[in-house]
Amino acid sequence: MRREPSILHVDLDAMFAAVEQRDKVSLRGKPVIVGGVAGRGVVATASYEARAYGAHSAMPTAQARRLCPPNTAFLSPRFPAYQKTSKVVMKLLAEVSPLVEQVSIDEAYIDLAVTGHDLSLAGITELAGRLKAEIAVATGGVTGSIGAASSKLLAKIGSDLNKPDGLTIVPAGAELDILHPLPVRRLGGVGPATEQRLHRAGVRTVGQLAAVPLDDLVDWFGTAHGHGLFRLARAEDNRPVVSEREAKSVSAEETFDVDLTDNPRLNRELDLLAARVAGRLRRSGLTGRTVNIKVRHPDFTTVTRAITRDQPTDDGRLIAQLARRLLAEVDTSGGVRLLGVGVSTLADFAQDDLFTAAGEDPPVLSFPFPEEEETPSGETFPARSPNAAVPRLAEPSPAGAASPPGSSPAGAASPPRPSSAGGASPPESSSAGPPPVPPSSAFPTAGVLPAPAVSSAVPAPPSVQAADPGDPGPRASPLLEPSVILPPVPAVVPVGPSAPVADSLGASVSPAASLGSSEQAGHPGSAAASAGHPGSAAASASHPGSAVGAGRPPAQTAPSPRDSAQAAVSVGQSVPGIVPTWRPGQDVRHDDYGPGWVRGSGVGRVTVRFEGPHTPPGPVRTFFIDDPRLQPADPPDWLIPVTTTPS
DNA sequence: TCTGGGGTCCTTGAACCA
DNA sequence: TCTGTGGTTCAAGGACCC
Repeated sequence: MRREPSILHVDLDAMFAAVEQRDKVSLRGKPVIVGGVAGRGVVATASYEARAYGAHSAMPTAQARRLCPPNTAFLSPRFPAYQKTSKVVMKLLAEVSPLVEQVSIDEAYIDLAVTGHDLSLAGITELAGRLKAEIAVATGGVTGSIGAASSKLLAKIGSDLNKPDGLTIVPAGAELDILHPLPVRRLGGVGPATEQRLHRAGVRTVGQLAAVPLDDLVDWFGTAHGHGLFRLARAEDNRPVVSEREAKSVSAEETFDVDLTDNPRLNRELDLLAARVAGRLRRSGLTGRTVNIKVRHPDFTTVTRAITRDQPTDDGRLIAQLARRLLAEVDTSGGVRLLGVGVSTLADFAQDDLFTAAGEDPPVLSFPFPEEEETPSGETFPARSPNAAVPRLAEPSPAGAASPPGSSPAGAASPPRPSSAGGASPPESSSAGPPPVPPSSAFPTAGVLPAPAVSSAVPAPPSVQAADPGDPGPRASPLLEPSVILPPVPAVVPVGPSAPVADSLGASVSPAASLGSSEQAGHPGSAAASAGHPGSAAASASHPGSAVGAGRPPAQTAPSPRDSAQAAVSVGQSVPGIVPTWRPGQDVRHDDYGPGWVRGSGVGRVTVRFEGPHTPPGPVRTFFIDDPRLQPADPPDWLIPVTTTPS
């Protein structure tokens, strides 16, 4: 235990929501929810205005929608903007001390003991107060709360005591006075399960916990956790501030809006996840020996499987191959809600895989493996060839277009997999002989299909763009995917220039005069924003006919070609000539109106508010989603104020 | 229509080896 | 050669954090 409160814990207040309110001036003072806006999304951050209605982190978004008023903004996260803000803050912290431990994007410990700062109460108060002010200025108004104490435990508790924009200094010697009245849940490492167990024993406060014998705690929680709780309850925390931590694993996972049951689709998802993991491994210069998969069933039970190789790898194909093998061991007949792929037992180098190279471990992937690509958000997704998805929509052969296995309606059985002797086991589990190459119609994956017959410049005519009614389509990926899931849109949508468009605030917006031309093909910028982002097609898929609008082609029975294509885009496929979905909150730029952000989209339109961090609340305009003048943009720069003419 | 995504750490049991 | 023991590694699941 230190003799001075020389550890600072800095925690930015509701950071995601605060950045949104900074960059979107019209949202200041209003409830803002950032997180997954899709059906199965959860709240990542709720602004303090939203918290007043009971919304909080980790709450299902659907529940938050029920709690919050209609003017609440539900926005998808903009990680680049948060990272930019975080960097600014971390740079400030690094000027305070060379020993800074960044815990997350919005949180860090600072060790003042290695600096020459005055560690008296007055000195730390002055330092922390100045730091708070600098953070607020440098971030354009995002505030941080600071706790200072003799340990990480108390510093973190301190920063939490007076949120938002608070400063709490726990003088050395006063730790137990602060700690013991608090509920046990405030201790790091006490989650719902531990809290419940303690409550059953009548232990509700940290003070009561401190009275529990060590033997009992070990009995209840095991050696490590029991000893940990015993020490923390006595404010014994000697964990050092460490500036660098090595990653132990890299993983990617995906929760689907609709539980998946068909094996080809599951394997395809596995390949995409493996490619994402491999891309991140390579960018980090890491390799790993253990490949893990995670499968969550509809009843939320989760199973994991892992396999450890002798040699580390960062090869997406190999990771996918092993992941497929592991998945074959899991019973997925009841459906899969979530699928994950991870690599652990990391090393910072890779050796050639001699076995694979020698053909002793034949690759099971029977189609070209997707390459990774970088997205504007910095996330890596498997790249699709611009044409890759087209055959799925415009299969030249009527038979092929009619019913790929993934499209079998209502859980109809997939066609038998070639060379799958047992029927139930996919061929991936076989290790004998060359890998089977299924006919294209059996694997509606990008790479396995024949070269598309549709030009990338000219969208296929509607008659050839086969619908894919059985495609589970929409997927929830609330934190990463640019899906647009709007507040409920009426099934029957008024059309015409004045048709209302649901926006991220849950309000209706009257489209302005600047509706784009339906003849325009999609622009590359917006297509890039959606490529690889398996957003949700709920807006279109759930509302057949919703693409009908002013200046649009005649009404079509569901699913329209555009719906089908949009569904393809929404599951991460880049379709030439088809415009992607727009995420609520997304930064955009319009050729005529300048920078703005997406308030919402649906029924073939996107509504944008044109404003920035330094403008007054701006006008709202609605465009067709494929308006070529509208493009995704970088986060606005909050540091450069717009010069205004003095009145 | 409750329950995301990316992590870390711990515990337990089985397998393997000396 | 067989058996017991202890250490290590791996696999699986759970809890927790932001």
